[in-house]
This record gives sequence, C-alpha cells and structure tokens, in this order.
Amino acid sequence: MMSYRIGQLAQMAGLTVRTLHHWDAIGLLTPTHRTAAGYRGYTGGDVERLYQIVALRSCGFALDDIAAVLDRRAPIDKALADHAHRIDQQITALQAVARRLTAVRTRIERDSGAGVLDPNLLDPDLLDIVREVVTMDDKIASYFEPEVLAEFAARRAELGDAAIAAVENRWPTLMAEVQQAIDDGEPPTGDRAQVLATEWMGLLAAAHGGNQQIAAGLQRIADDNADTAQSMFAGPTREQMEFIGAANAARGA
Amino acid sequence: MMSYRIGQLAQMAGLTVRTLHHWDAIGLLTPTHRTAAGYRGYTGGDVERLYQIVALRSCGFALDDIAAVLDRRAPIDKALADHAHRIDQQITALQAVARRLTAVRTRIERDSGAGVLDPNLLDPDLLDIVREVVTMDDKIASYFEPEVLAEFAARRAELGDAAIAAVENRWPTLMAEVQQAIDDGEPPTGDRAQVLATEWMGLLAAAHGGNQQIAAGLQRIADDNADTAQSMFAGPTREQMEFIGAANAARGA
DNA sequence: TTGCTCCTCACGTCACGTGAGGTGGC
DNA sequence: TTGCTCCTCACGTCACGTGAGGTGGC
Repeated sequence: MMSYRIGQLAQMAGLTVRTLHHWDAIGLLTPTHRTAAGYRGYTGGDVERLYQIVALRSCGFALDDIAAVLDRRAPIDKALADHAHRIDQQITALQAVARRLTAVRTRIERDSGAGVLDPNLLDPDLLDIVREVVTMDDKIASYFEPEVLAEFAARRAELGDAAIAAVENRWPTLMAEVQQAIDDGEPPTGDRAQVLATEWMGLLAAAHGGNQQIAAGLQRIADDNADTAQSMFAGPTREQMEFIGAANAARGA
Repeated sequence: MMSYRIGQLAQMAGLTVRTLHHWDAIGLLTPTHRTAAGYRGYTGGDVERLYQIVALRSCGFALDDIAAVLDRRAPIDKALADHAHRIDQQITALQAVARRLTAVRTRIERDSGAGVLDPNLLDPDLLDIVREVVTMDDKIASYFEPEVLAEFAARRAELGDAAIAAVENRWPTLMAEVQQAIDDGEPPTGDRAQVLATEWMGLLAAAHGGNQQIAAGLQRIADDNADTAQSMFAGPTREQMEFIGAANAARGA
C-alpha cells in the first residue's frame, strides 16, 4: 500500500509540516496509519481528503466548517451560501472602513497645510481631523438603516471613484454659484435659478440613484444639519436649500 | 477634579468594562489615578484620549498602532496611508474569495441537477465540482502577475456584475454560432464570419478593457488550454480560434 | 557516525468574552 | 445588611509559527 510521509505531503500540497500536524491534532486530517516509531503514514485516500481541504480552505472556509462538510455533517450548498453571505458582509464592512480612511486622508490633505498657507493659522491637529471626520461619518450612517447604508455603499461602488469625485468636486462650486445668484437677487423663477436648480437636482439624483430611502436619508441629513453643515462637510445652507426649493416649485418639479 | 469610574466611561463610549480593563492592561488607556480601594479614576484628559482611540479603532487600526500614533511615536499621515493600503489588500483578497465562491456556486447550480434531468447520469459529487472550479481558478490566476490580476479584478468590479453576466452568457452562444458557421462551411472572408469575428473581438475587448497585459494573459490561457478548455470553462476550441483569426486577417484586423 | 526527517510539548498571536471568587460603596 | 459596582486572575478563541528537546532512518 502506497504511503506518504508528512514531509512529502507538505511539499506536494505547498503546506508546512506544522500545518499538517495541526490538522491531525484537530481531527481534520488524520493519517490512516503510523509506523512503529510514531511516523505518520498517509494513504491515497488521505491525499484525496487533503486536496478537498485545500480547495475549501482557498474558498475561505474555517477548518471546523471544512470538517463538517467533508464528514457530510453539513450540506455543501448551504455551507457555500452561508459562507458567501458572511464574506460579502466582511467585504462591505471593510469597504466602509476604506471609505472612512479615504475621507480622513482627503480632509487631512485639504486642511493640514493651513499653517503653511497662512502663518496666522495654526496647523490643525491631525488627530482632531480624524475625530471630526469619523464623527461626521458616524452621523451620516445613523441616518440610514444598515441595509439602506449597504445599498448606498453598493451604489457608490457601482458609480466608481471617478464619478463620485466628479460629483463631490462639483458640489462646492455649484453651491457657490447658487449663493452668488442669491446675492445677486436672482428670482427663483428666473432662467439662471432654473439652470442651477436643474443641475442641483441632477447631482442629488446621481447620489441617490432613484432609491427613495437613500433620497429620504439625504434629505433628513440636509434638513437637520443645514445650520451647522458648513463646518462639517460644506453642505448647503438653509438659504440655498430654500432658493432651490422655490425654483423647483416655480417649475412644478 | 472631575473623575469618572470605569462603568460610567464604558456606558458613555458604548464599550464594555472588560474592554477598558484590557486597554489599561496593555497600557493603551491608563486611568490617571486610583482610589484607595483600587478603583480606576479617569480624568477629562483620559476621556479625550478614549475618544481618539475609539475614532481610530473605527478606522480599523490595531491597538498597537493606535498607541503609537497617540504617543507620537508614528506620524499619523503615514500610519493612515499604510493602513489604507493594507485594508485595500484585504478587500482585494476577500473579493477574490467571493468571486471564487460565486464561480463554484454557479457551476454547482448548472451541473448538480444532471441526474435529475437525465437519469442515466449520476449527480456529480459537489465536492468534485468545488475542486474542479478551484483548480481552474488557480490556473487562471497563475497566468497573471499579482498586480495584473488585481487590475483584472478591479476591471471586473468596475464593469459590474450585470455586464460580466452579459458577457459570460453571450460567450457560449457565440461559440456555438461560430461552430455552426464552421460546420456550414462558411468562409472566414464571408459576411457571416465577419459579423461573428467582430462580436468575438468585442467581447474580448470588454474583458481586457484595453489592458495589454490582461489581453496577453487571456490569449495565453486560450492558447495553452484550447484542447482541454471545453471541460473546464467551455472555452473556445482551437478550430474556432483559427476561424476567427482567419476572419480577422481577411479584414486586416 | 553524521545529517536529515520525524516526534511531542508548549508558548505566542489579537482583542477581548466569559466566568470565578472576592471586596468596596451607598 | 442588601444589591450594585468594582477588583484581579485565568481560560478560551483561530490557525498555525516558532523554538525546545529528543529520537528514528539511510
């Protein structure tokens, strides 16, 4: 009967001997026999099981789950479905962290050179920026149910970084243009207001993508924070929102 | 001097008392003083540090890194950049696992009912399907450098699931149509061949997105596996590839 | 007899959760 | 005096990595 020693098996499968020791210790892969001196002897059947384990492990399964599947204590298709769901949740969570990190780094890049640009200003403490951005991010998250937040995240991923950057770059200038129109005494019914309102609603639509729950959440954020939003994420002022609202009403939007 | 007990702090920050014990034990957050009976007394400064820790933790930092940043032993911006990179790597790795799981589940859904559809066939062992798909996936990965594979993955994410599904659904039927054209004795210079070749190249272009390294890898995979590809991922046969090649040559593509 | 492979403990990792057993504070 | 909060051990988690100390096999 063909028999492999542990070192051979490890080399064949690209594993360490220690890993096979571990799998033996937890009963995941027990060699069929032992020599008189205690050397592990793996048979062809053991090798088959080994490759099944390696394949499932490469799918991210925990060793306990692999054992359950191989010993037919759990149906494979259900295990795969459950596991895929857990992996998706992990990805979603990590993407939320990645977005948060990007937000923090973007703000730091924008704000950290203040003291260099204007010697009268102190460079803000980077740790304070981190806290501020995280607080804002938590606040935004608090406006959405977890599922809606996931949809929002999925929508952002779908749009791609370039599209998001385009929208985020356009917002500040658009708000400035709206403010200028207000300062110029433009009527909400005028052409200039109508053009601005159309683009405003277009950017909002790009953000919520027709999802009413996301749209409602964004609206609540803007409403609740209109008086303080400026310092947090340069959101629109109440005055600007009213101007756009009037422009939309004039058009019957 | 204002002083908080550990239970108050935990409730304020939404943490457990045990967590604060742990942070004390590792020196991350040591209360400024203790009562005679050993009760921890946290000051306002401790609370400040606590919130910095919570903010950084929500960005996914390890406690060691948080301590290094707060104690100014590591520059924050560098820590953020390094950490963002690690997070991105984790996401990429998890996405590879997720795609692998999807591939396995898709194949199982397609193949597992064989015995039901045709009583002469045995249902294939689901574990064998897992191994087969994983083997194929590893093989594909082996044709690309890690960075190229990441670009390939990024491109797939950019395209979105719907677009990928559209391409993958079109492939088998397109190959069948090409085979039919060959069987009908169509010349590669004919209109029918030209139309098929144009769509063929279009699908390939959709897959590599103009990236020459991805295109080259796909070409090598097709070349090396043309004779065995059928059973693995229903790839084109050598005959089909030659027909399309001739059609392209006729057009001077 | 000399390397090389193999063996069995056993501690360390990361951020706590979960008791166990005991004591201060109102 | 009774609850409630606090305290300090200390084991368990997940999949091994990394020695330590010792023995078979060619």
